[in-house]
Amino acid sequence: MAINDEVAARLGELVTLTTLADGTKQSFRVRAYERARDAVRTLSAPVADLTAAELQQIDGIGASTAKKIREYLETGTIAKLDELRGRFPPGLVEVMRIPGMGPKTVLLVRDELGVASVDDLRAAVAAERLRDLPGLGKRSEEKIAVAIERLGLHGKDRRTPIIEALPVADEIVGLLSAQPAVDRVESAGSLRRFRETIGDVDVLVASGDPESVMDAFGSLPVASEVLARGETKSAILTGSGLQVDLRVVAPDQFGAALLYFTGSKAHNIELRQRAISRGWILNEYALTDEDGRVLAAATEADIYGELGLEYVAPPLREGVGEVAAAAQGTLPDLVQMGDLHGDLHVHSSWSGDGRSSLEDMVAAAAARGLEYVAITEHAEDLAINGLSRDQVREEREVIDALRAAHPELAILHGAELNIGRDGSVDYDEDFLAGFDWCVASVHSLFDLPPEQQTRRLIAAMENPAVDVIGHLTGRRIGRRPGIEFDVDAVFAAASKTRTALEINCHLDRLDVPADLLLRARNRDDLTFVISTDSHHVSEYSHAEWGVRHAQRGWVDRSRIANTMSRAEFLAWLGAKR
DNA sequence: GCCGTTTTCGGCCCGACTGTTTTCAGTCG
Repeated sequence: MAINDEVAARLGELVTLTTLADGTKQSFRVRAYERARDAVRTLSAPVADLTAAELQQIDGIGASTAKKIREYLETGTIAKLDELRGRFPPGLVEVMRIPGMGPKTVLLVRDELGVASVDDLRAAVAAERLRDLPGLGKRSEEKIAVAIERLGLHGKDRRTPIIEALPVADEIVGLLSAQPAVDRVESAGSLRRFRETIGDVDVLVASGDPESVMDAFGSLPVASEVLARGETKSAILTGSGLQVDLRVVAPDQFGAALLYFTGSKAHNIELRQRAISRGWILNEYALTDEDGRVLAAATEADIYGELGLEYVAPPLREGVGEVAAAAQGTLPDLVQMGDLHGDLHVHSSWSGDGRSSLEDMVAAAAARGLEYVAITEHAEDLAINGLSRDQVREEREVIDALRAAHPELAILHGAELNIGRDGSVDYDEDFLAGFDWCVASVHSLFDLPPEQQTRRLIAAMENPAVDVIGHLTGRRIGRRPGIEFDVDAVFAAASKTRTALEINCHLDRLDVPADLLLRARNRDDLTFVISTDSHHVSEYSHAEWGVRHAQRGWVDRSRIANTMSRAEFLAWLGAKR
């Protein structure tokens, strides 16, 4: 939501500037602002609706930050922020983006060399003036020089879309698992939490021979450069500029290490605080008691159990209330792959961009054990890919024949309609009535003002033929932002019109986005469907991504329509239509 | 700056790697 993102951005500025003011990221004030920023970012209500007292009720926001938020909402500015901006101008803040340039070093080069921008620093490096500063040397100067030239290409704040990072991680995991010294290997970090973008790839290995694992890691074909190499920890850069961190632990410590390396940082801190409150210590090696005895280490489940918590699935580990929920036994009932009994958004080569035949798509659905599938070709308004009315009638006859050949599968003849500027869709009312299931999606006009997008989406949902809105925002992760609209109004309309919201499984969509799913986490009045939007038989397996994304959004199984059995689903659809 | 089934004051997660040190500071996750 726009206003929450805006406030979170101001709090994020306070994080950066306070890091400089305090000289460390570890300062309690910095961490407090970080918590407040994350709390606002994941808030389910618009922050503008809350009084200072209500803001203080939010975990991580105290009197001081609540006051600053109200100050910003009422005056458009925060005095404290303005003061810090005056002390640390944007050019200097930019210097902190360079890997290796932390607050201490930034202030050192400012005070000693008058550096106030990245350009200044580049010049100072060229003049070899850094090497004589206390704590720095020739080697540091060279590393900073390299880092400056890489800035923008892969600075420490660059994030990689999951669709790019996942194959790299899979390749590395595959190659390492073939190493004889490797007992076990798994990717961790934000990739395991299934974040939409990844900072770097984290890989964890269990081995009794760390040195040979490090050797193998450094000489992987994807490694274009070794950034760091220690006894248990190394980092490489791939040719595409993605950083991969490797950690090696003993096999009996794998659970503790996986927990630590998966994060998030906020989740880890909460777990470690919980350990401390019992007089224990949790680190990446084990959970130990006051006498140093190991209470749990081998598996994550053991550690959660010892801490009195339900197991928390990785996609939930963001420090947004999951630890408290795990303590109270109120974690969401998460959907699993085995729960999905149908796929309600599937194309075949009848659509211009479909790549498998209708017959193959149907056979593949049956082979996967699906109980129902909706064939939803593009509709006529999508000029290149859409079907004319004659083609729709023609395909319907083919589908009728396929039904006879696949009695185990309920085949719905559907369509993916295009939502026009005013919310209208393809075809007329009578023709639409011939479909069993209609997805309606935005495929155009992504830049309309939010009020128009809101009206457009609501108008489409009010159309009785529309069963579900496809890929709600239309975003392509890392490539195209989604459309902007009034989320609460759209959710309310979805509830009122009983229109489902699709969770699109494609890795560059994952749409509805997780932050919007989180905003809806207490809305039992909304129905979702997890759909692959397959254009090829191989894409049914993308359901796994949608499941993990739904988990990340705290969407419980009961709110997902395609967890219903065939009979339940058809009854539900009949009652709805 | 936040927070309280030990606390409204006094704590706040924990450890690895690098480069510069000769026992540690800075950075990172």
